[in-house]
Amino acid sequence: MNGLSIFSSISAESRARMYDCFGMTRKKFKKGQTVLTYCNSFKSVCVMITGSATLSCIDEDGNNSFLEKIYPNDVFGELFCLPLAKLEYVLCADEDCEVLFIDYNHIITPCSNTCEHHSRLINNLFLISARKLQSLTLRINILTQKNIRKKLLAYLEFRRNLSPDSRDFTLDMSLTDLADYLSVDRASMMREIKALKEEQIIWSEGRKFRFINNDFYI
Amino acid sequence: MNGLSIFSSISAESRARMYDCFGMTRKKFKKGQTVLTYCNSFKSVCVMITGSATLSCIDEDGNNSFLEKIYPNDVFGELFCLPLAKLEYVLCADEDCEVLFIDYNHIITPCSNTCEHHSRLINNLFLISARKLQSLTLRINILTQKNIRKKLLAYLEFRRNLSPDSRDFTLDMSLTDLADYLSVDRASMMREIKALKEEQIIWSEGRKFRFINNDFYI
DNA sequence: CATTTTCTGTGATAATTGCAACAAAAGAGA
DNA sequence: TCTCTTTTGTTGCAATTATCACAGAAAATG
Repeated sequence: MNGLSIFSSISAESRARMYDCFGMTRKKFKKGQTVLTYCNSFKSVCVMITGSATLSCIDEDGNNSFLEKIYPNDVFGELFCLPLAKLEYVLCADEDCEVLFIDYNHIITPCSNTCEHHSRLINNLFLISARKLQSLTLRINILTQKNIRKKLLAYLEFRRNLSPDSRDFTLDMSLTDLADYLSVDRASMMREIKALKEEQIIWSEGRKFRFINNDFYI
Repeated sequence: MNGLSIFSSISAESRARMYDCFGMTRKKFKKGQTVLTYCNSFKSVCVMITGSATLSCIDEDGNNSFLEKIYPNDVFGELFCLPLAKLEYVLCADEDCEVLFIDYNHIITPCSNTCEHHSRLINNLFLISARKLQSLTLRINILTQKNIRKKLLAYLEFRRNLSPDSRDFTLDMSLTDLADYLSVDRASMMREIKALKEEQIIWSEGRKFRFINNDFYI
C-alpha cells in the first residue's frame, strides 16, 4: 500500500491516453509557492507527483495550525477537506514540486468511451484514500491523548515500530515540526523530552531516539 | 455526497448477485455489543447498514479516548486505521445495528468474471472514503485549535453553517460527547461555555445554541 | 566560506486546563 | 409511576501547559 500510485498497474501507453480521457493537467510549483487555497470551490482531485507540500490553516489572530504534509502519490484537494469558515487554508510547497490535477466530474461519472483503465484508476484512488485515512486516524489517535507525554510516547512508539530491527530511530522531521504535529508548544514538548530522558524512559539526541527499558527486545 | 451508499446507482437485482461476487456477509449486533476489535488483522472492509457504533481506544491506565462515530453508510475497518501498539481498540454498538463485511481481496483485485458493477461499487467506496476524510480532516482541524474556546467556536460555527437559515441550532450529541469529540475535560468545556455566554458571544441552553452578535445576518 | 536563518535546548512565570466532588434536571426502563 | 442512570451545570484547587526570552548549534544560502 505504500508503493501505491494512482497509475499502479497501468501501462505507460495507457497513461498517456488517460490524460485526455480524465481531463488531467500537470503543474509545477517552486519552493515556497502556494499550490492551492481551500476557498475556491474548484473541484478537482489533486495528486502530488514529486516534491512535498504542507497544508496549514491560519485564523483571524494569525495563529497557524498544521494540518497535513503531502508527499508524492498522496491525494489532496477540497474533496477531502471541509474548510471551516473564517479560517484560511494554504497548501504551500516545501520544496519544488509537481502536481497532477484530475477533473472531479471525470472521476465520479463513468467514462463515456468506457475506458478500460478507468476502474483501475478509481481502485487506486480508493486505496490511496484508505492510506490517507490511516494516517489521519493515527494523528487523531495521537491528538486525543491526554497530555504531552502520552502524545509523544504514542508517536515515538509508532515510529519505532516502523523500523523494528534497529534500536535507534531518527525522525524525518524537525522537533519543531513534531511539536506542530502533536499540536503542542515546542518548549513544553522539549521539557517533556527532557523529563523522559531523566526518568530513563528514552534516550535522545536531536532527532535520534531510543527506548531504554524496552520489553520489546526480549 | 451525504446520501451516498456503497450501492448507489446499483439496482436491487445486481446487489443480490454482488453478494456472492464480493464475498459479502451481513451480521447483526445488539446495543452494547462489540462489533470489532482492531487487533485481529482480519482484513475486510466494513459498512454500517443500520444503527451506529463508536470506535474508542483504551490505554494501559484505562483511559478511554473517543476516535469516531460510525453511522449508516460509513465505512470502517482496519484498512482505514493503523492501530497504535499497547492500545486496545473497540468498536461498540451504540444501538442495535447491522454491518456488511466485504472481503478485502475481492475489492483490490479485479473481478475475475468482470462484474459490471464492480467499478461502480469501488467508485462509491472511493467517494465514501472521501466523505470520511472530510470528517477526519475537520476533526483534526478542530483538535489543533490552541485552546478550548477556539475548539468550541470552531465546532459550533461549523454546526451553525450546516443549517444557515435558522438562528438556533441543536447538537445531535450530548455535551458530554461533545467534550469527548473536542478531547477536552467536560467541566472545563462547561466553564468555557459559561464564559462565552457571559461575554455575550453565544446563547445556549443544553444542546441548543445561538451566536449572538453575528455579522452573518446582515 | 561567511552570513543568515532555522533548529535545539533551557528556565521562569503566567495562563489554561484537568480533576474531584456535588446537586439538580432530564431521560430511560421496569 | 417510581427508580435508576445519565446529563447538565457549577466550584476550588492542583497539575499541566503555553508564553516569553535567550543562547549556542546546525543547516541553508549565496
